[in-house]
Amino acid sequence: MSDVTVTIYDVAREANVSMATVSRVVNGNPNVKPATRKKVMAVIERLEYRPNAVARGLASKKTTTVGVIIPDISNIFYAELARGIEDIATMYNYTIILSNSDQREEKELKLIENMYGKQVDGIVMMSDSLTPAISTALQRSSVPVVLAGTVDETKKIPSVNIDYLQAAFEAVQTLLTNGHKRIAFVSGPFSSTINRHFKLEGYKKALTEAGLPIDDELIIEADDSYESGLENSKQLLSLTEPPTAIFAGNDELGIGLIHGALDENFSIPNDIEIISFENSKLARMVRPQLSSVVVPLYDIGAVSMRLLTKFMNKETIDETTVVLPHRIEERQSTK
Amino acid sequence: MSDVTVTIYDVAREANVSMATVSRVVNGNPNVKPATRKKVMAVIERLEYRPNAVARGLASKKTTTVGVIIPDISNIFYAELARGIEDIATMYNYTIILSNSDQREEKELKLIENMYGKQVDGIVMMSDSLTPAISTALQRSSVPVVLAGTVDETKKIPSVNIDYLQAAFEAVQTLLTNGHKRIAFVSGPFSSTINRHFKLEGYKKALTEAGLPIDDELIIEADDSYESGLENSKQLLSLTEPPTAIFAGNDELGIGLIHGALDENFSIPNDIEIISFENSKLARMVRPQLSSVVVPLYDIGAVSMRLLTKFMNKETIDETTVVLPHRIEERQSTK
DNA sequence: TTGAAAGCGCTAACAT
DNA sequence: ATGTTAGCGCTTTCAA
Repeated sequence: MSDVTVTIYDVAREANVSMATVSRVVNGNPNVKPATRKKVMAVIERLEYRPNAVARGLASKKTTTVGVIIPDISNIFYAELARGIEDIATMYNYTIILSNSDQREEKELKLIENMYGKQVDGIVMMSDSLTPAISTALQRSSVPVVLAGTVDETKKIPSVNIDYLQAAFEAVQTLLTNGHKRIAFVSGPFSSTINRHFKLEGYKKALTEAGLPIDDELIIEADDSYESGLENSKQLLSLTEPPTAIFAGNDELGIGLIHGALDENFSIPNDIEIISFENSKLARMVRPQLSSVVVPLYDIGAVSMRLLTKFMNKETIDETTVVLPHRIEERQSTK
Repeated sequence: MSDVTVTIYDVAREANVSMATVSRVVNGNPNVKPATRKKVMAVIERLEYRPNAVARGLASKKTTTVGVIIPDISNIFYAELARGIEDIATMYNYTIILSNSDQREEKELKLIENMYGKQVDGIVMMSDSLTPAISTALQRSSVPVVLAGTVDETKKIPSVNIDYLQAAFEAVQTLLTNGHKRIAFVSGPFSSTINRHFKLEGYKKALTEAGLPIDDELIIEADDSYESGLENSKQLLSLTEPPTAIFAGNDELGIGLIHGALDENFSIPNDIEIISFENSKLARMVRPQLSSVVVPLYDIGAVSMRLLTKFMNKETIDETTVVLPHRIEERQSTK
């Protein structure tokens, strides 16, 4: 357990060069004679010298670290985003600081402050809804910020998303095309911007364009859980005039809805058609398999991080509000 | 976008005290006259001074940052562990650096090196199998390391786990108790220490103690996926002498097994009983619901991090190889 | 209770 | 191509 720290100075001394030269070698600066480089490398090897990133960060004012704020890493939706973020970060030699916010403004604020304190070079933020305070904090940031799968309605902060409204519209249209007149929307919390302002609006738009009325009885604000889908399924189907199709806000809800309908002896997709929004691997892990709007979670994360690297490199950026394509994957819960 | 960095020196000047005093105030050192503290605090507030953690890290040789190496954050099993780790880290004011290893030794080694470079105060490592090289690298570490849900058979590295062998033994015993004579084991990859040395051995032990033969035909090395469960289910059930019960290495496999059996018109649990190992929320999201060994993932993560904080504080530690309790949750896939 | 000053290990002008 | 030298912003003796 060798606990003596070998510094750049030790290497310089042993190699009979200056610290600057060692620094150049370590950082791949071309202005070093090959022979010198070789000599220095040998000493680095021998002494097992490893650069101290903290010292480097202090001197260079770059930490090659980015902060990632995520509502909940144990949520499959965000975990998938995080994976995309991390992969690209690694590719560009950035390290990630990851913190869960539990979607609490106070905690988000604290995390942002903390990350500034740690001198991150940039931040990727995920949140169901950006409060004014958070939005302000982010805009004041001295380092670039990118929102991943998170909407800033003012469009002042760079972000990567899909067109949720259009995607929801298409999902409901799919149901409409199959002849349904009573289509329910079981949503995650409306405290989420995407749920309230996009999925719900897309749903309404599709119905309206089809000349159908908006029936509040068919719009349900649930939480994001399987159990919630289960309960709401049973409740919806016990209505005097039950829906014949349901648009689910996410996969867990969708699966709950399926099982709930099955429990009540409805047949899917014959009696009830269901389409969800997410397309995590869960969609395939249920019988009948769940039709779903494909949200490219990994890609949203990856593209966000890529965009952030561009900002950190001060590259010129054409579009700061990126909209990725989506599609609908029809499986067995729709005809 | 105020980009002027306020330093401890600025605060000192404005407050007419020395940097040392400001440092004391910031770090809650009691040796400061209340009046002075108040004065300094006011200036900190006014200038919006935020300590630079990088400079602090360089000076104090502590970064209050811990490295977390995880095979894959988008895997629900590890995501749950990570959540436990992160929560406790936050509680003790540590920040987390998170990296995915994809279970590749070369990448694991690189990540370990990189984390040392970033001067982490400790490391939480997760891995399906600790290669000798990794084990060596970890034991040489100048900072404490704790393994979370990861077995070091030499017991030289502190770790937090459950008794996987005993848990597997009990799972198979449950099946045995229900009268089964032909019980299959569909496992995740045997490259994983836990699968090969504990779940498999527990399975064998239970059969052997019951006076039953070990039939290689009934031991299947699958991968960890749902699809794999699906395929292997069909294959097992088409055997001349098919099993009447299956022990699944994890929930995804278990669900695949259930659906595969259902597809072949077997009834569960009447024709086939299935019990899995993990008990993620997936176990409840399938019909029939999956009976499973409860692995306290969140707790394993949380306890690992707690243990690490003790090491980092140089507290005396009674037990470095922690074994958490497990239990079996019987649902509808067993009688 | 407070201050002065020496680093922590490295980068980045600036010289040579 | 290489060396010299000032910091980066903070903590931490050591004195007072």
